[in-house]
Amino acid sequence: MAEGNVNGAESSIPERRRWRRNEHSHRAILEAAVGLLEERGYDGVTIEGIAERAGVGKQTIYRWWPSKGAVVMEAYSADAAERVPVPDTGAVEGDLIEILSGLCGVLSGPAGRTIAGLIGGAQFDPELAKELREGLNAARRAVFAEVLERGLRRGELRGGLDVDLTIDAVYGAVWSRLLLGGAPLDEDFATGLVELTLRGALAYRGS
Amino acid sequence: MAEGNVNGAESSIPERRRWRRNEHSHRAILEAAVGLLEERGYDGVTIEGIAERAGVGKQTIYRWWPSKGAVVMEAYSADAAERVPVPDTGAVEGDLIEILSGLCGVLSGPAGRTIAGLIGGAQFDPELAKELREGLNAARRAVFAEVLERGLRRGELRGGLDVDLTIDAVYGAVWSRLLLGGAPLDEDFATGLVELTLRGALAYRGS
Amino acid sequence: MAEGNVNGAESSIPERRRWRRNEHSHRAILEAAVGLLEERGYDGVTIEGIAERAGVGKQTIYRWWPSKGAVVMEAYSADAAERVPVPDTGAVEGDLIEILSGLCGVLSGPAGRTIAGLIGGAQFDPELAKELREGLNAARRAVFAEVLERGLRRGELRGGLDVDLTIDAVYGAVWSRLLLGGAPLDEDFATGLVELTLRGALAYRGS
Amino acid sequence: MAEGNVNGAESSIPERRRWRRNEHSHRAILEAAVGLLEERGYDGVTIEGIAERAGVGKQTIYRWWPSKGAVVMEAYSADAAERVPVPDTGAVEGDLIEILSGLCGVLSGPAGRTIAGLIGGAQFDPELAKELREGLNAARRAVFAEVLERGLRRGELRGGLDVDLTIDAVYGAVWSRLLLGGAPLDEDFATGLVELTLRGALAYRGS
DNA sequence: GACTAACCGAGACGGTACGTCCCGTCTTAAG
DNA sequence: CTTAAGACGGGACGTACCGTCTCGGTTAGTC
Repeated sequence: MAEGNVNGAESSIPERRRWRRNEHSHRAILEAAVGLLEERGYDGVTIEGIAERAGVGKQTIYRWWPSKGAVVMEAYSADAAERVPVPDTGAVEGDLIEILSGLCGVLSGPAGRTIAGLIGGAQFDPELAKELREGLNAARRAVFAEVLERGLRRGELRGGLDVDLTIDAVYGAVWSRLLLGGAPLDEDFATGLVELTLRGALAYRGS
Repeated sequence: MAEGNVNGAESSIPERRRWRRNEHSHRAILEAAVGLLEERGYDGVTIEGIAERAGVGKQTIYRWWPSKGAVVMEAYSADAAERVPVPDTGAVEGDLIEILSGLCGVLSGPAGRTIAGLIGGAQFDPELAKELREGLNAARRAVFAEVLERGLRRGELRGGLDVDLTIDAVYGAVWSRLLLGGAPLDEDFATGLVELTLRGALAYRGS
Repeated sequence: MAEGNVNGAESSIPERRRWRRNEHSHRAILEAAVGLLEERGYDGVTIEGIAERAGVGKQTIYRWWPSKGAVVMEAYSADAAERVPVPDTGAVEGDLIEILSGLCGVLSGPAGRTIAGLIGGAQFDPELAKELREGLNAARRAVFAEVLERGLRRGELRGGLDVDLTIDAVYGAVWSRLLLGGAPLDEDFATGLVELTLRGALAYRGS
Repeated sequence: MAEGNVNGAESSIPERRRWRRNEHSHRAILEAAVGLLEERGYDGVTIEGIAERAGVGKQTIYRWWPSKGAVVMEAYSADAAERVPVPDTGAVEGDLIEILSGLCGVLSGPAGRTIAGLIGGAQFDPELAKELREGLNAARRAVFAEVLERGLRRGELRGGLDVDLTIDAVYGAVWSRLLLGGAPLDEDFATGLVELTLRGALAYRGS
């Protein structure tokens, strides 16, 4: 009886999700996670805390996520809606500044500590590290890559440019300030960083 | 180092430093911390573990350090002896490549995960974050800054260059790969990153 | 017994007793407590010791008992099975001597120090004091009271006798010797004490 | 008090008093102990607490007393001055009531819990037990014994009366109520107990 | 009057136990 | 078969005191 429910209806609409996941609990868990994240920071979030606040059994969390990091990741991504629009100002410089300004603005707010916490936690949780790399980070990098490639196609950027490396240099500077402190993530930082990356540090050779 | 308060000013106010710290225990604790760090990684290190391995009461640790991060930090700095020589090849490019190659070499080894762990832990431990910023990080940045300033004095680098920002871009790329994964920290990375930073990403304008 | 809250009011609010206590652990804890009690005496018993010997987490003990005293108390009562038969020799004097002899016999053995420890501990642990008063002590006193009341009914004892006070005088002498030392708790003590209590200390008035 | 060994014999053998005990510290320790005893009860007293409050090194306490119990004992005895006058009303009954009333009065106050704590602590501290038996308790019993013996000499009490046993019965009832709770230590208790002890519980045989 | 114990305050030390928090797994009863 | 609830064994936390052990800095009694 338990699994004797194979019927024509299901096969006709194949992909009939038979995991009967309770969507209400699912949502409650993510909301609880976001709430705790904001109130207490990443390491103030605990599975027990989420379960209690969501009115859910711990097992229900363990059933669907492998670790606290994974819950938080999903909660945070869902929350942030994670729409990163690709700007198009016509020039690489403007596009990059736009991207960076937006990112710096976000990271200067409360989201900054949350993301720092996620990256911090990822150092001890390979699962979370993977999610982070393939989720948030990949999305951001993709946008950046698109802008750079547009620049290459247009001939604005020199051929043979290592796109990945360029992204590392720009985003790396952001993560560096976010994770290790130092000067603030402001507008000057964004424009200065783009200028440095595009023009380089050497004294101008031509005029 | 942190308490280098031996000076004439203090002796005028008698202030009788009653230190009496047991140097044997001190050393044993740091050694235990390093050992555990290597065997189990940063978050496998516990105060209890250190105390047991060092043959020391937990209170003795809590008496002298505010957190696990602080112990690990001191242990690690002391262990690494932390001598970062300032290279001098005559040109900024060579100097920077030398610095970066060395750093990448270190971070590709077991020290990589340890430092990643320290930075990760620092996201949840302001004390550790401070130590990290003012210890390891400051030392590294100072070396970098010296090379850049030499370049500025020689006229190799363009005037008005934001030294801090430049360091962020270069080291940031390193931390980014260390913490978030991605392409390896190899020789190509080092040379490519230096070239990008110096010459920029734009297509050459002049000759 | 302690939670004898079975009443009609509660059943109207279904209140679903969700008990689910692990009886195996429960038993293991009590057995461990008794074992440690015998081996090391009351103040050699620790929660950690019990937990370890019982193969149980400390929290499992804290979940069900408020203090070490409560565990020991339950362990000891359960162990002693605590059946105190009411003797009936036909005369108050004989009954009392029988009760006292039995008690003295028990208290002269290892149980003596254990009970002394329990009473000692009860001075610093109101919870234990309550358990002690309402458990062991009340049971003993009840037996004594029954014998005395039989004597009153038979007319052996003078009317208006304060039963509580009489019990205090007799048992008090026992506790006094147990707790403060002094002469041994032997047969002579038992018979002498009963005689004193029944006949008094005054020179006989009638013949 | 304990070392009141000033005698001629010792001075003839010079006995080199190399004592040099700091009387100020001595007093400060005892006062601190009494203070803590009143504020926090016997088991709220700690050696560290006494040392701190007295402004004294812990070693100074350990140098002169073997245990916390011993300090508290001395502090308490010194404090209570421990003068127990032997009453003389002309009749045993009156004398005993006077003794008991006084004792009950004291034990109903804050001294009650303190003494209960001392007796409690003595169950785990043989040193304290000895002090208690030979100090406070012996003094009290001596007074009682004197009254009883006067009664025996006068013929008020029956010959062959076991004095020790009688004291146990009376004081035992007091300790019993103090340590195990039950009815209060009031005037009725004192008079009732004396009457019971003197006249016994049996129905009167002669007129 | 200088020397030399012992005593003193302070408090570091190796330990033991505390009571709490969470982990990730397991069990129960209801739907 | 999933869920809410939460008990379970376990590990670590940070704290409180234990009794012992140095430290320098006073004394006090003897040379």
